[in-house]
Amino acid sequence: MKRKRPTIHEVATRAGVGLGTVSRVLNNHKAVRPETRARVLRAMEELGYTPNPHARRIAGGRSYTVSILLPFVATEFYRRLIEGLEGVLLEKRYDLALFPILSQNRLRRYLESTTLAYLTDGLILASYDLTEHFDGGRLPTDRPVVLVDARNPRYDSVYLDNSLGGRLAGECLARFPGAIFAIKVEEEPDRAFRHTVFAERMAGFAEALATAGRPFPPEHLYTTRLSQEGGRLALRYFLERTSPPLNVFAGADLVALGVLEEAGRLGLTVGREVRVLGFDGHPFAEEVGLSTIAQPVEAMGAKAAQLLLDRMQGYTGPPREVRFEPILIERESTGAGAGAPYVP
Amino acid sequence: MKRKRPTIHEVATRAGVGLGTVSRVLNNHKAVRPETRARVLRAMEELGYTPNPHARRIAGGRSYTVSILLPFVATEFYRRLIEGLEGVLLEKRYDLALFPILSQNRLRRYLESTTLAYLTDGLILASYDLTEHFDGGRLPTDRPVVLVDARNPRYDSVYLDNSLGGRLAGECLARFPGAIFAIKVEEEPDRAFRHTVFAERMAGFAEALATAGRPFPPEHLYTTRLSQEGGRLALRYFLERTSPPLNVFAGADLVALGVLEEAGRLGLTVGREVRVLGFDGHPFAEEVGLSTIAQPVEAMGAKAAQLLLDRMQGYTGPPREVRFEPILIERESTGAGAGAPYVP
DNA sequence: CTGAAAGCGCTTACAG
DNA sequence: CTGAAAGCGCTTACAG
Repeated sequence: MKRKRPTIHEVATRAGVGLGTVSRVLNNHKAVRPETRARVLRAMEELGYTPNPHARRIAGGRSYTVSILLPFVATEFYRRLIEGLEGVLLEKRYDLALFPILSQNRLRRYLESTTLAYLTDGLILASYDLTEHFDGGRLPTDRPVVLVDARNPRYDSVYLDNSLGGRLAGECLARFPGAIFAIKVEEEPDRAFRHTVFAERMAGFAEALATAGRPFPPEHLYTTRLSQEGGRLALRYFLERTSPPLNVFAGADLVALGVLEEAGRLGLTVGREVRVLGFDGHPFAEEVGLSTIAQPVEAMGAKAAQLLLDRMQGYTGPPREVRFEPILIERESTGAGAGAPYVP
Repeated sequence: MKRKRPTIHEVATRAGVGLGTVSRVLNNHKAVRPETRARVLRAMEELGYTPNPHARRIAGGRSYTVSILLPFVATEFYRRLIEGLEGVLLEKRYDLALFPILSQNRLRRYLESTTLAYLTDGLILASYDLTEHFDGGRLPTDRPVVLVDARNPRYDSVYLDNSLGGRLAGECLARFPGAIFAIKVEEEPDRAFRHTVFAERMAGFAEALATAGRPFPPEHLYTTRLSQEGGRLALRYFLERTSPPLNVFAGADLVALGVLEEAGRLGLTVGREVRVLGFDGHPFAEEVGLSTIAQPVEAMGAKAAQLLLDRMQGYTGPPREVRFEPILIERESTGAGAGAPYVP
């Protein structure tokens, strides 16, 4: 039934080489003659060999895994981020362990647990700068730490210039006739886990409108939790205050989707009567012709993984900050392109 | 800096016993004299010893971890479920590895990967019955599998009687004057990952209303994605069709929260003008006085873990089905209790 | 470039 | 109830 898995030993025998050599090809060591490597690889193939990660961990004295602490919210953003991280991590034979922060209790428990010490060669913090939860502003770990979608002067950080994104959004919508509205995504109620990206986007947006001399009164800002239905409510709210045409910066693609949905239900022509601009550049934005401020989430993830890998390999320079810039992508929802109106 | 961690060896020396004995107390083996155990425990304490899980895994020939595949949605339900699972798993020194199903591709990749084989002594599938994705209706693994919040005749299953829950909801609201409405939470668009709990709730609900002779026309049903804003939209929709008092079965506590929120904004008295009944019994429901059909999520998780543990310890009986029953909890939102109206 | 050996930190029969 | 030994499947210097 549960047939014993082949080990490095059998591979070595079959390939007619020593254990060490098999291990070397496993680890992409330079010092292996190409033909030897090929022979070993073939033996693995024939045997259906797959390395036992646990043995590797104990022999190597490392866990070969990186943990990521991320908010317990399931969005396309984190899907993409994880994709980007894993891309470079798996290549180096590192696993990625996900730790959604289910509650503050669990966070502490985890960070202070002995599990962490064994499970992790490095730590990635997504979106939250958790350092303020701990004495001295440092996480209770001696492993390298990298922040992504967040910033902290004490750690390597990879982040998007959300303020710039907001300005791009403002400059884009300022070109159009009609009133300008925006939807701000609410922060989490738990003050301990605050992140500021949405506020930064709005600040940049307001700044660009001010520069362009376009009015943006407080009642043109609608606040909602991150949901598609929030976008629907927002558009209704805006339409109580103005008549088409109007322009909406949705603050997040998911919310923008709701604006599109509601516009469709109300029979408004998207791109003309209602112009909608999202933020994120998620794949689904393209599918529905949504204009958006795109952020290179996968690239940010890859970069964060790279910085962490550096540290794990011994790099000890001062904290590095990598800033990514978003770009404006104009599609049908702001009147660009073939102009085919959005049909939900 | 990174001081070497103490091992079982040092513990043995300090306690003046053999390696095997230390291992035995670690594993709660019966065959250890209480005083010996105490001595070993004290040595561990003094040394700050914590076992190295990787060594354990390779020596024991098992991973001592259980994987859970769960939908990539972050809800209180899964938080509670995980809590319940971990409660019993950690006690047996098993870890729980989370695998949110980010995409169908990743699911396949994961299930067919060699990682799974090493990482997992058992598999828990939450909410999705993924068996139909695979040939022969069986997952490509020889490890024990348990479903929770889902059912499949081929595997142990732990589930809630959602239909009964719907009936309880119907019977509750049928007692009140005023029209009766319901909110159905939408299934995921991806047909491959369908689960039917919301449909079952609604079917039970409709059945109970029919039995009670209360009308429930199609236009009294509002469908939305799972979000608080969805509840807000639903209440607006209902109020376009009737005048208070009205009664709303929200299908999920989160959605019910939105109904309460919107009622508050509109100045309606919750519990009198608008009666609201949720489903789930999440902790936050109590905080806001929300009546609800409570499901024992933690207990379901614990039970699933227990079933899996049985299997991992060699139990080979036929698939078992464990059915849990929800209960009605009446609070202010349906007029029970002190009657203090809900204030958001 | 490659092999043989030592060692990683545990668990598990096997004797006593 | 307890100790000493073998072994889990790898990695990593160390020689050649």
